[in-house]
This record gives sequence, C-alpha cells and structure tokens, in this order.
Amino acid sequence: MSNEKIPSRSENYSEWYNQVIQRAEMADYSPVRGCMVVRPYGWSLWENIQDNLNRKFKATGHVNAAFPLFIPMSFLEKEKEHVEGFSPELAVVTIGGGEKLEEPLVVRPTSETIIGYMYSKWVKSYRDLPILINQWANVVRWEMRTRMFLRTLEFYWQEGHTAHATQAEAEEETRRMLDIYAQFAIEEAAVPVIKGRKSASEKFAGAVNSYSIEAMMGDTKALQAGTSHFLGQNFAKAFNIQYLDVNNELQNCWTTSWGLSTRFIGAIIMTHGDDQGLIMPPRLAPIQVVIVPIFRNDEEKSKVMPVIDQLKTQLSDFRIKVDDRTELTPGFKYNDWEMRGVPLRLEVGPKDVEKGSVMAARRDIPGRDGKVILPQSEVTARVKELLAEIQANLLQKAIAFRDSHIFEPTDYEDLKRIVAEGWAFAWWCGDPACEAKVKEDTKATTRCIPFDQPDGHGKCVVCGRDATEKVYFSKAY
RNA sequence: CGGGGCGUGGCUCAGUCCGGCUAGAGCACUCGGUUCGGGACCGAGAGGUCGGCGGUUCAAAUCCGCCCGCCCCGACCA
Repeated sequence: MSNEKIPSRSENYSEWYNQVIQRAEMADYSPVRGCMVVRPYGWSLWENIQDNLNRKFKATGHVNAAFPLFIPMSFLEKEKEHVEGFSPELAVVTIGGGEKLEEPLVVRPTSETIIGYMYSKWVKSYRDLPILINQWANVVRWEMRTRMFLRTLEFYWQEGHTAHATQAEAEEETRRMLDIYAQFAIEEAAVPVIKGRKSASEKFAGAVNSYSIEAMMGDTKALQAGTSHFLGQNFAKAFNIQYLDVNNELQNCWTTSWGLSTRFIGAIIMTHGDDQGLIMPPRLAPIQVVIVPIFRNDEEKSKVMPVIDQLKTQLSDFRIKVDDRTELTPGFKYNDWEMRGVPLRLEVGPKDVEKGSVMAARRDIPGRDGKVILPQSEVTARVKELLAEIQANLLQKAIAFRDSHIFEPTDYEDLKRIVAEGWAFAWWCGDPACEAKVKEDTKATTRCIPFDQPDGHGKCVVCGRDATEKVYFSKAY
C-alpha cells in the first residue's frame, strides 16, 4: 500500500504497468532474474481464468492430465523446426543428485515432444482416437528481456494436445479451440480479439499453421492472447504416433496443440486499466464487490455493522470483501480498491442506515458520475445488473478504442506512420521479404491474417504486387 | 553479448566530485491519542556490516582494483 500516485498511462505506459501490478499486489519480482512471484490477488484471477477455461474444455470433451517437467534433450531434437525454434531459450539440467547426467534434461518450454512420445505408446487403433488432453503447467523459456506476466523465464499456462485420425478433424479441432479462446476473451474477460492465421515467420516452431487471437493494449501495441496450432503430421512422424485404420493400414496421426498463458493477465491489465489502476472484468474479478463501512465511533459502528452483515448475506452469490480495516480512512480505501480494480464498491455509513440506502460506485466510471444510491432492499438485484453493465461497458470501450486505432494505409509511407500509433490493416502479397522489410523499417510485425477478409484483392502495401489477403501490421508485446 | 545507467533502513532517494564528527530525509512499519462520506494529524519508537572482497589512509558510503547483481536501449520471443 502506498498513498503516492502512479504515473499516468500517457506519461509512461510501461512504468504505469509495472507499478499497477506491484501496488495492486498482483505479482512481485523474484530473487531470480526474469522470474515473477504471483501473489494471491493475481493468482486468484488466474484461478478464475482456469475455472472458466476448464469448463469450456471439458464441455468439448477434453480431459486434464499432467506430464513431467523434464524432457530428454533428444526428444526436442526429433522435430527439426521445433528444436531450431526453441534451442536458444532452453534451460537444461545436466546434473542430478550430484552426478552428471548421461543425457541432459530440458526443462519443458512446451510439451509437444514428451506428450507425443506418450501418445505413440497409447495410440494403436483408430478406436483410440481422438485423444484430447489438456494440462495446466509451468514452462520455462530463457528470454533475454522480461516483463511481469508478458514475458518471464517461467510462466503458467494450459497446453492442450490432441491427436486425430484425419486432417480435417485435426484442423477442425484447431479452429474450435481458437474459437473457445476468442469466446473466453470477449465474453469473460471483455477483451476484444481478432482471430486469424499467423504468417510463416510468426508461426509456432514445428506447426503447419498457427492461429491466434490478437488484442490491442492501451498503448495500441498488439498482444497475442492465445494460440492454436495445426501440427499436421510433423510430430506424429517424429514420434511415431500411428494407428491402424479400419482397413488395417498403418497411418500417422494428425495432431494439434493450443495454449493460453498467464500473459492473458497482462492483456486484462492493459486492455481495461486506467490512470487510477486496474479494472477487473466482473466475470473474472477476484473480488467483484467490496463493501466499505463508514463510522466515526462505536455508536455509529454498532448501527452500521449489522447492515453490512445483512448485505453480506444478501450478496453471498458474489465474490465480495468487507474492508473492515480500522486503521484506514474510507477515502484511502476507495483509492486502494480502485487501484486493485474491484468493479463495484458499496459504501455504507450512518446516513445510509437512516435512509435504508447503500452508495454504489462503479469502477468503470470514475468519480461522482459512477455513483448511484441503491435501496438496501434491492441490493442483490441491482448489484447483479450493475456488474453486467460494467462487463458490457468494458467490452464496448475496448472495442471502441481498438477500432479507432486501426487504419488502412494508402501506401507504404502511410503504413510507417500508422504503426507508430495503431494497427495497420493492409494488403500483403504473402512474401516474407515484404514482412521483413516492414519489421526492419518500423519494428512492426504481421500480427495475423484475419479470417474476416474483405472481398476482392489489392496491391501489396510494401511491394505493390497483387495481393489476395489483408493482414494486420503492428508493434507487439 | 554490445552501448548507457545504478547499487545507502521495507520502498524512493540525498550524501560520493573535494575522505573526517552520531549516516540523513520522505513514505511504509510499531505504540499512544485525536480522526474517519474521496489518499487524516500529532507525539514517541523500531529499523542500515552504505552490493561483495581486497587495497590506500591516522580515518573510507566517499579514493583505487577486482568481482557480483539490477535497470534501460539493441540482436531473440507465449
């Protein structure tokens, strides 16, 4: 806790981000460079994300399991693109129990290889397919530059790994999971996202095709909020994931993988946060309603607290917190909970006791404009409505912000200007050289080739050749 | 790994150039009192081997050497 102001987003966006996380007690720096400690408030948000996704995964036939943290180095080497993509960022264990290991063990950067190995043991017949497993795990990628939640050496995520008999079925699965991510982002987190395909240079190491949901942060940079990969038969061939089909012929499986990480917490912070701090989307908020009692002496306290207790009972369906800290003034508490992003605050003081009212303050509308007086008798229904309104409003605001920062460049010079302050939606011929030139000139990369495409065709914004697809160019996290 | 910056109570920093007296401030923390509807105030208190090791000196946070760590900027990335 601190009573000092944080830097505004316009002054210094990354400093705003760092301080909000610390002040809201989402996470703290660890003694190990590049790692983070997720504090209870941050973890609670993650648990809500987990619960939500787990429900969606299970509803589509997936089951959870757990695979080992350590992977034999030789496994990584079995898929050429995969090892090339990941080897620069591997953490490798070479000593165990004081003895040098015969074969180094990689701390998993992702689990396609070890899961592929297991699938090859488990899959014999087409009757064993599909196999639809998810795991919640921590993974390690040795990054050069780290940011809380966005890029740390160790992070938490879920990784789904599926194996199918046919290409069509695997491709369908890849798209189904991307849809689930998009639905989750939009409906639960109020984070608007664009679904699309990754360019060859941006796709997962070892995938045939990668798909992502892309979100725009408050500084207009893009953030890949979730990915789903169609792996073709690449891993099936590398790990002999084979089955006998109805004709008793040996076939390679088709596999997919898909993941969403604690990075998504960064997306929530940077999509909704304002200069007062975090704003949690009600459906995922660790605390949906905070109740601040107001009294000056024991007499007032004895009148106020029974009302608070009654509210607690009325609101038991919501995630609520009564801030009964005695050493702090109400004003301090308001600011404190605003920093933490609690969507709705209820204030109950002597005047409310008299009038049978409760003061409600919406986090998404700052100051007096966001305050409404509720009759105590209607609190349950009104809180429900207000939370729904806040959820909807956050999404609308985020969509409006994003759409007002997407531009269609008329030419290459225009594109250069645009990516300094937003996303450029432009025709692209598909040549990696054009993509590389944009990156070289502007640091912006292709984010995704959206599924939603305009009709017709145009000229590549870089080279002027014919182009049949439009792509988003943007700076990214 | 290249360029730049920084290491002093929990946090932000002053002091370092030009060595010297008891190592300071603000915030946070503890206790007491007054406060409490938008970041309260007064008083008392606790808390530091000045990143580490070595050197120079009567004397080192301050000068010298080596090492360690962190942050920012570049080459890689969910």
